[in-house]
Amino acid sequence: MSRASHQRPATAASDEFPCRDCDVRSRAICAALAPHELAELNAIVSEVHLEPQQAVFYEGDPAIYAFSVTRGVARLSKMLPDGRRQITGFLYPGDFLGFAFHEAYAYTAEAVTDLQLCRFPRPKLTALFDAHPKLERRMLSFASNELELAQDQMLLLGRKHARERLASFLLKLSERAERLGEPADPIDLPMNRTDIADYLGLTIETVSRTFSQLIQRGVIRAVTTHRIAVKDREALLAVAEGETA
Amino acid sequence: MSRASHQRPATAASDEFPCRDCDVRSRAICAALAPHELAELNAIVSEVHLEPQQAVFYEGDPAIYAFSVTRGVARLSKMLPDGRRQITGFLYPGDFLGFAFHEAYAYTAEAVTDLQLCRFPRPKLTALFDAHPKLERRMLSFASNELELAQDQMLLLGRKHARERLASFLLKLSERAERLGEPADPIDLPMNRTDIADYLGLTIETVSRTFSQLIQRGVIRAVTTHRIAVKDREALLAVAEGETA
DNA sequence: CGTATACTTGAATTGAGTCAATAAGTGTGG
DNA sequence: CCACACTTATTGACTCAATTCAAGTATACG
Repeated sequence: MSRASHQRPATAASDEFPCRDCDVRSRAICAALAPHELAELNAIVSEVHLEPQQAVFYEGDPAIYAFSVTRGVARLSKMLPDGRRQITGFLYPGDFLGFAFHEAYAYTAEAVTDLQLCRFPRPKLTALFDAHPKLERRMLSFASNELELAQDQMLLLGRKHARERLASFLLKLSERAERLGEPADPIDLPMNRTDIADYLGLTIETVSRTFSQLIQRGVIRAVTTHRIAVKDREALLAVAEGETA
Repeated sequence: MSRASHQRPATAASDEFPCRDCDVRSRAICAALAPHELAELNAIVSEVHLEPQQAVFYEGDPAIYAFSVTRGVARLSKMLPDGRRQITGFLYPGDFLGFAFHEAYAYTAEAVTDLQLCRFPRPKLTALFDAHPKLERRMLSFASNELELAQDQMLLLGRKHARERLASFLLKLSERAERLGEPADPIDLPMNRTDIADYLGLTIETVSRTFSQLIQRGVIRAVTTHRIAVKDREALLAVAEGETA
């Protein structure tokens, strides 16, 4: 179990005209607006860049900003007083973070890889919602998608065995890559074993042993530690749903 | 672990003018509308009553309706092919169910107690959102609240010990009761041990033993099996956050 | 008031965790 | 490009919290 130390949050960078040639616009909240309305979004956005392990914000910080991921991968996590950590999600380009309708963030967000974000001051974003209900609808659809992911994850954490958890995780990453227009098969794992363990409610040792087991059974093959090839997708699916002993 | 059999879903009852003297209106999505706009909601709502264990809908059913709980308690759950079940939430009066922006429900919803629901055909509800963005905003705030609960639950399922899980559960029920204007102290447990186990990712035996342990340590007292008095709230809080061995 | 169901308790088992050692990457400067 | 230091991942041996299997005991209901 990790009891990690942290980097300090980073501050903003440029704020010129990022939306124009943003290549995740179609997937992000921004897609709710017509091209000519994008200027309004542009007016309130700043771009932020973070390096691996830097924090976007910490649980409990005043929730001044909301963010949209444009490049890289982020992780959301919560901690117990003694340092036990649970990662509640990994965010990819197009994902939104900072829904919370509270004064403070309910979780910590950190960069897993080099991370590029669009940053919106929440009061201004809320004002835009008033002008463009389409934006709010898109937010709602994002939130309910995340809710569904969260429910899947609760099933995983509450009821699945280690092998089932890891298989499910690999499949979700693979599907996610495909949705982002990347190859579904050699699965890229941008996060380290500690992050995987803290996401799956396991220890790094169990994650490692379980990888070895799946490799030994011929279900997957490790291209490198951070790149996994699926040798038998059917088997991986069966393992994920607990249809194998 | 439960491998429960199920009752069939129930159908609608009356549809006269339920909103007028609804005592959860202030807490439900309906509060987004001014009194004179309530008629529009009334026009599309039907009341549904279910008995304990009856299903509101099953995972995979076409998602035709959304619901608002007006009386009683419901449970949401997901199952693995071999019958392992995870309850992802308990819903109380004022809670909304059926966000999913998909064609099918992503989970099963069942009555824990006698259950009274307001039922909305989703297309008509969506049409109302167009007319009243306030409604959609309220939905978004409901969804992000649920998301926060889900994240807490992931921390619980992934990282907490049995004793910490049960203590957290009791505290949340207590806080929830208080928010609904009921006494926070003798905590009412409308669900049975199997439901608690499937919510906390444990077995009924572990739940039972853990209750006994908390009682024996003088943290709580069992008034009946379904009613728990808190003897030492500080201790219960400490246990919930893992600050006790 | 008896019977079914729900809950509790006990004993034995086990899957995942902990502790510990090794191996494989990653990066840096000579 | 290699040698060293450091971090990350794997593997092994042992432990333990929670599960499983198995009685028992309450509780609720017709």
